[in-house]
Amino acid sequence: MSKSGSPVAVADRNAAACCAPLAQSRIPKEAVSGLSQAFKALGDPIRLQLMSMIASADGGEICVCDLTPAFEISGTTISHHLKVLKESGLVTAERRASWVYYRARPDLMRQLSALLDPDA
Amino acid sequence: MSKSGSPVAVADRNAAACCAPLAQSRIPKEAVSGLSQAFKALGDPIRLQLMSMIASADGGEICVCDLTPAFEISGTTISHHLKVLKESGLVTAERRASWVYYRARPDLMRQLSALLDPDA
DNA sequence: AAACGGTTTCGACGAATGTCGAACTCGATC
DNA sequence: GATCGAGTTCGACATTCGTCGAAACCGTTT
Repeated sequence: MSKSGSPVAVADRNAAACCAPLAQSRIPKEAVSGLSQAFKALGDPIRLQLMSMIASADGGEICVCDLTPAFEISGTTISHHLKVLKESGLVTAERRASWVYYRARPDLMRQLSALLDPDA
Repeated sequence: MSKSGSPVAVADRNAAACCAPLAQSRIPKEAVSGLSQAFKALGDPIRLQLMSMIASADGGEICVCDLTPAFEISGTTISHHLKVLKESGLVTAERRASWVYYRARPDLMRQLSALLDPDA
């Protein structure tokens, strides 16, 4: 675990602070990969709705058991989409008893928001 | 052109005003498709860099001839990516003389930014 | 400890995506 | 009006992605 590579998870790298608004200056080359990964995660209709449900959930978290029945696709596919969101750094997951709860990561959301703000 | 369907282009639909911040309430079902399309457009490293160059360009616009040499991929692929950005509503294109100039659409950028703002 | 319910992982499949070269379009210039 | 240069469209191809069912995992309950 002392290798020169990245011991931190992709999600953590993505959550790192970064970047002036798009309208002001070009994105640093090193930040492109992580940021585009986050946008890609939001670039699917199901995942965008999942993110919406998670971010607006009462108490800041929501159970997978409340997410799954809101869609007409299989539970395995929901699980797959949640994994994509998690790996992009947009959400975290915590298991409590039999259930898994997801939370939004406001830090990365704030970054993406600031990046796109044309009035900044 | 009087059919009940949508006479307006996809890009125009996407540019329509919409949606409270994610952290406040769920995205209306009708808005999901257009919004996820915009995020998907930003979800590719090349396109995110293109968007960055366009949005931060001096005078608010930039020529394709200035975009292409910044990448190591073919001109046809750049053209394809610009088309995706245009169809998502994030940019507009205008031909003047031999050259084509791209501009960012601040209205849609502002929408996406507001949607992701966790502090709104 | 056996059985159960919620969730994730695995393996597979068709559809969508990123890339390229060749051919085409549109203005400008000779 | 023939040619040239900038940019787009067209086919084609390999890769990635979204989806599913089956199997595995992990707490809980009996």
